[in-house]
Amino acid sequence: MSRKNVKSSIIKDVTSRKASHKTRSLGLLKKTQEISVLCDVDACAIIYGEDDQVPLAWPSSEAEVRRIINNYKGKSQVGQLERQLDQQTFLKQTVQKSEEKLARIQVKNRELQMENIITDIMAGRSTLEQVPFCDLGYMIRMLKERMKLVKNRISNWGNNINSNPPFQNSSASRDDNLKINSSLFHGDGMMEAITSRNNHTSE
Amino acid sequence: MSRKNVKSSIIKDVTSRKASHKTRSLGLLKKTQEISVLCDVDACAIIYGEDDQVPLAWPSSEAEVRRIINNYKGKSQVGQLERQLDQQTFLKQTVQKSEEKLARIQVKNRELQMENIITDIMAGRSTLEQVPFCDLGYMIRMLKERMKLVKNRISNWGNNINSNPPFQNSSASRDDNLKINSSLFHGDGMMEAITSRNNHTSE
DNA sequence: TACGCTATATATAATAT
DNA sequence: TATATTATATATAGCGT
Repeated sequence: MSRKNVKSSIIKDVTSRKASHKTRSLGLLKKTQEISVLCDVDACAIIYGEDDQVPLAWPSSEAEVRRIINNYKGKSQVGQLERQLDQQTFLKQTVQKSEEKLARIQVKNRELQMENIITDIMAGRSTLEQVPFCDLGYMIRMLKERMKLVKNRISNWGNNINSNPPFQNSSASRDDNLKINSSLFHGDGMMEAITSRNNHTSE
Repeated sequence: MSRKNVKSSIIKDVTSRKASHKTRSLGLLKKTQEISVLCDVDACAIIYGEDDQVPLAWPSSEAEVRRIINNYKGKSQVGQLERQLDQQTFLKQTVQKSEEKLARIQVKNRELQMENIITDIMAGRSTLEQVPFCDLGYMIRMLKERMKLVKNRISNWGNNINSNPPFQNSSASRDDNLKINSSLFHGDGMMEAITSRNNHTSE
């Protein structure tokens, strides 16, 4: 159960190399996501496998990857600034805007889906087996974060006996622990994408 | 000298954020290099700063980044389509597809939001007063549909005495009534928006 | 602002199942 | 071969200089 150090050259053993590739790929994508979220910047990573037809990449939306890459190419080329607003450029901008919005909404959508799925699982309406494999990683991370929050709350309660207990029948306190993402979702500009329909739907 | 955990949203403090960005950028580039060397695969990462003209990237040679990126685009279906169609036609189609997809996802997003809100209200975590006025119409219709389904279930039960009663303590059956939309949501192609890493955005 | 230090969180190689 | 479980290496937040 030890762990050697040293990282200088190709791992010769094929099995180990593949295992390492898998683990590190996930780690790298996670790190990419993290820096992007924490520091609020564009970031992307592309990782090939020895045989994979399609490489792993983050962001998972290819449109988003293309947006970032194009930005990179644009910024790293000399004298690209004098583009004129001809038809093509206009269309490109439209594409980009659409894709940006799409990517943002996809992320929100994904979070909402996870929220619902987790709620269902907790209520026994669904089981983990029904969660698409590709979503498990993301979901597990969400759950781990929640566990942390719950644990923090419990330990804080131990240290600070005056405050409310971490769990009680009052829904307010408990739900702060379990539904943190939900409150985030419902709070801010979540409704932005939808409100265009209101005029027609009012009854 | 402690170190907080939690990595879920933007670091608000500007100084910390920049520090984190710097450290993590180096870390990410290092990880990128490592996986590339250890596992003998192509990999690249591009990280922007809030203001940087030229983003950080690995490999450091821009030509190499280009090579890897082009390879990525070449392997993707979108990249192949891009070559077949002339630029403008492609862009127009992309705009249209993006917007169609956007619209579809917005609808789904809305449904998911309503789902969450209704769940919260039923669980006493929220009240109707907190629902944005403009959403009430939509929500009322959703609820009416559920009522219909519940009523159907009740009358069917009357006609067909052998089947299960419409309400009982077994959570499975009861939840079928109350969470019909949920099961619809989670069932079919809900995840399509996310799996695009594998099959690309084309449908 | 940038750099160094240290405690802690995280990633991951080795191993077991 | 895949997945789970450690033990350890590595990354990095918070703080001081």
